[in-house]
Amino acid sequence: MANPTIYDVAKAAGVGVGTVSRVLNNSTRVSPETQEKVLSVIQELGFRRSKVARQLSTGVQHRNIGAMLPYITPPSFVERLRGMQMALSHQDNDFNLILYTVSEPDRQHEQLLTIVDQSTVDGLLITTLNISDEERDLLKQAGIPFVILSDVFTGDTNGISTDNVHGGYLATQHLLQLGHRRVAYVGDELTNNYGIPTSDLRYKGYLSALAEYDIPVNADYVCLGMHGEETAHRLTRQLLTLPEPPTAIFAMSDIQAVGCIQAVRESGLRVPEDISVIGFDDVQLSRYVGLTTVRQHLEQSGYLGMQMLLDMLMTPGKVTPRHLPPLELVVRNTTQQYGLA
Amino acid sequence: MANPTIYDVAKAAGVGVGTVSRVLNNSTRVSPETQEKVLSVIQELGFRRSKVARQLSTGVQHRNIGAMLPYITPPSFVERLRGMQMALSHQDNDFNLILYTVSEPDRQHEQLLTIVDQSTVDGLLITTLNISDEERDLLKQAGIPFVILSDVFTGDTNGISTDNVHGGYLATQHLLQLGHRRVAYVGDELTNNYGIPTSDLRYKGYLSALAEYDIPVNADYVCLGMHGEETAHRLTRQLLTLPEPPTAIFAMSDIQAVGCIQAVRESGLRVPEDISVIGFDDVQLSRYVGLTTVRQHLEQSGYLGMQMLLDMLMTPGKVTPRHLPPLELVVRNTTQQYGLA
DNA sequence: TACTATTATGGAAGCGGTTCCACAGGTGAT
DNA sequence: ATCACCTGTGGAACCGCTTCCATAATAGTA
Repeated sequence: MANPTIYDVAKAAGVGVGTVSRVLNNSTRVSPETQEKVLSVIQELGFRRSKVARQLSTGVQHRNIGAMLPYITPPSFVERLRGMQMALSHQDNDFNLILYTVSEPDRQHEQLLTIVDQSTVDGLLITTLNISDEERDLLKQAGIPFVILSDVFTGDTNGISTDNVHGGYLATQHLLQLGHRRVAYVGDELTNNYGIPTSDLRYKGYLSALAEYDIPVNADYVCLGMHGEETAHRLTRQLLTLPEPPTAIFAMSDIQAVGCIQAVRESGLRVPEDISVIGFDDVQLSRYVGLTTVRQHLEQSGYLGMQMLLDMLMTPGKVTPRHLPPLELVVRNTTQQYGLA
Repeated sequence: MANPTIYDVAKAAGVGVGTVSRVLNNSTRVSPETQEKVLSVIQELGFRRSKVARQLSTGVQHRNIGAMLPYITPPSFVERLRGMQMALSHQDNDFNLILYTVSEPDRQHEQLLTIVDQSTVDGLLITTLNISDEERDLLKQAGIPFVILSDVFTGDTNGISTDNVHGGYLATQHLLQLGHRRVAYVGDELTNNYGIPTSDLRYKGYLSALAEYDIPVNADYVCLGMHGEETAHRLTRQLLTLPEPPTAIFAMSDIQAVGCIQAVRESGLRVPEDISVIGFDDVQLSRYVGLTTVRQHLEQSGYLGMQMLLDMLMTPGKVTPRHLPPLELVVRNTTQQYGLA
């Protein structure tokens, strides 16, 4: 039998459905023999009670919040996730947090459709993913409130965004203020697979800082590749072989910055004495390694996003907008005045 | 009205439930006027259709897997989580992954009860939490298969465990082999709040290695405190003020090892020239900072655990046991021969 | 012995949707 | 005028469980 129900069990055991249900909830007064028999039939038929039917009939309220992220590899997503989790546990209404990792950009739409179709979640938190107008409408239609944690300022009232251009500017300006003039940019392809323009935005900030200091852009100093430490490592090695290598590097993420630092050290140079390196994000790791970086309050963005979503779920229509603290330069030990060494 | 149903909507709109349902599924042939009216009533009543009722009647299979973890702060949990996620996405049956963070040890039992009561999940992955026999029975009774990723070898067939004693031995032995004789242990309280004896076990390994080399245990060299980088930092400072400070430190986790290294460097000493430091776990961070450590294949343990659970869910009764590769010493740049500097 | 509690059990009703079937009313072809 | 065929709609049946009520059988009490 495909999926036996309690009726099947009841029939096979020669008892009524009520009795089977009582056995299942190992509740009041069922005679030992009956219980025995029912249990054995359950075993035999491989019966498993339906979660939904049970929930419907008991009337449990059982709300799910979905968190969609591109992938959980980079620490920045983990930090946001942690923030979400915290916000959730601070209000102790029991929402479940369901994790959706969009492993491939192409599947994003499909995943979203499934979520809506099967009405899996009551609310959705979308992190750093491009979401089309069509998809927005889909969610609205289905009555699923959502909050977007974005890398671009979207003007959405239901969103929290980071000003990446400004962040890129801050990082670069810091290096320029220290007297560096040969400043490289190491980042992702300007628009990656997911259509997330984070690198592009931070790069724009880099450009505007250079412009402010009247420094022409040197194409050799702009190194793009896949996200990750290894790529950054490789790109940095290339930078160092230039006839006139940079004296400072702005890496668009802390992870990449770490890759840069390793490459610099491996080639016998010192950080920050010979080359300054600044990252972006301020993930946990950065504190550990003493990396100078731009803090974007990742954990807090997850926290606030979740709070907004909870608002929307608890009292539909009313959302208190939340704001992230401004980006912040965090100076540690990987940048230093030019020419000091 | 507390929770309006489609019947309420139907009555208020003066139509039949079928029509309301059709509107909700914006489906075939409903006259524009009717649709309009129904939608406005829905709006007015604040109607939201029940997820469960819908699922029951459409018969969607909608399976959830829960992952219970102590907290998501330490990277080691994140790595396991990533492994789980990967295993899940490799088989594309659509299971949802629900995250349960046990924020306080006391609440663990309560959370487990809720999960069982509300039959939220179809399977459970329990990471590094002590689970009582009573709780095991509870899950068995409820027919919820579970897999335990444990720090202790439990003999469970449905578990994956790490041999922490051996790991502690490996780490310490490595330092001893390098000629160190004054070797400190920096770790958590031997049994922490959650009743997880990880520190205790690794400490036992430490002891057995010392015994093998006939080195008496120096109580001053055993420093315990709360998990985390800061505590390790503080403990290490204390170690360095000893009349005869250690020449090598075994920190029970990579995070703590990083704290140790910072403290050493801040006090003007070098790692590994003056003091060797070895960690435990081999989280991502460790590769970045070049930490010598004991690799315990965290990501893979999450991966294998999830595979086992999926086995149990797909074909009840049949579980292919999975085994973790043995613990592995990973030598990087934070340990060195004693006296070489 | 007659009457009341108590215990074990069967089964109908209900949870809130979806879907199928029946049917009314209108259209167009014969 | 008759018939076949759409279109829009109402409502019963159903999804698989829990729970309450009714009832039979047994035990306890005066």
